[in-house]
Amino acid sequence: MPELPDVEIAKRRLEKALVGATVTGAHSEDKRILHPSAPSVLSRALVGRTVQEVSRRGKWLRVLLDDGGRMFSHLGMTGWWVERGIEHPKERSERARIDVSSTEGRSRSLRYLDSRRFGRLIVAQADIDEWRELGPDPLVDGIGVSHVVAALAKTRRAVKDVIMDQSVLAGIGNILATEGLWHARIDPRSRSDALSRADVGKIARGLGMAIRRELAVRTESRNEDEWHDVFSVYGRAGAPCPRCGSAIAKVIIGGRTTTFCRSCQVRRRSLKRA
DNA sequence: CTCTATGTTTAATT
DNA sequence: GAATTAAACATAGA
Repeated sequence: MPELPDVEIAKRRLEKALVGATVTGAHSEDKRILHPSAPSVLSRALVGRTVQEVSRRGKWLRVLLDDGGRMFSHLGMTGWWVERGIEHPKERSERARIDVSSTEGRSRSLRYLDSRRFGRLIVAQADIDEWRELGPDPLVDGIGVSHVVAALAKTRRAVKDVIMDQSVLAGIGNILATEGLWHARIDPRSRSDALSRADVGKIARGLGMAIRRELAVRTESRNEDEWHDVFSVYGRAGAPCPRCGSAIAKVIIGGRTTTFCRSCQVRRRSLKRA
């Protein structure tokens, strides 16, 4: 479930359930997800504390507690937070739970589900490196064209590879990068240092479009079963390009499957002249 | 059985 | 050093 729009939905859900509430129970036995903390650390850090704030940067979530402690959550590939009844039985993919009581005394139970267990739950007293080292978040900070131009100019890697670098832009994953570049009409294999400022402007708008579209799908339908993603090119190799009808091509960039349209996405290859 | 997967890290190689 | 590539992680679904 994890890319910026999914994590944003998770953030809103946690915010609604947790802010102002007091933690009555916290539990996880999954050493892999909690690493490097020991399982006991979760309840010791959370129980009795009141939640002050939930925030998101890129694909990371941060829950701030009233004593300055904090819990970071990364959803990995298949992580997801859901709210369940306090008595709801543990299901197979449940890796952690946090129970809270609101000021009106209402009990809520949040469950962290993660079948593949690539996600993380980290308890710390200060911001962790993974959080501090994130680049600007497209929703929180906006996409600064100058910043992206500078980042792209530093390397000759494929542009898609660079915009997925979390220290350049936080939250862009394989889907958003693929879709955003299609909107921008830029070939994902383009050499990053060959792009003009105008190209970067298009990419910024393309990514914004992809993010808004995904967010809308998740906001407008109440339950998750109704989410049906409509991608233009992601996962659609061989299908006709929705814009020009040519067959969607598939290549591997940075180890990730990448789809694009050879006829309407232009490839920048040589260094532009000043 | 095989192949693929929304992410990240680490080791090996060029 | 920079850059690229492959593998690894663990599980589900087609």
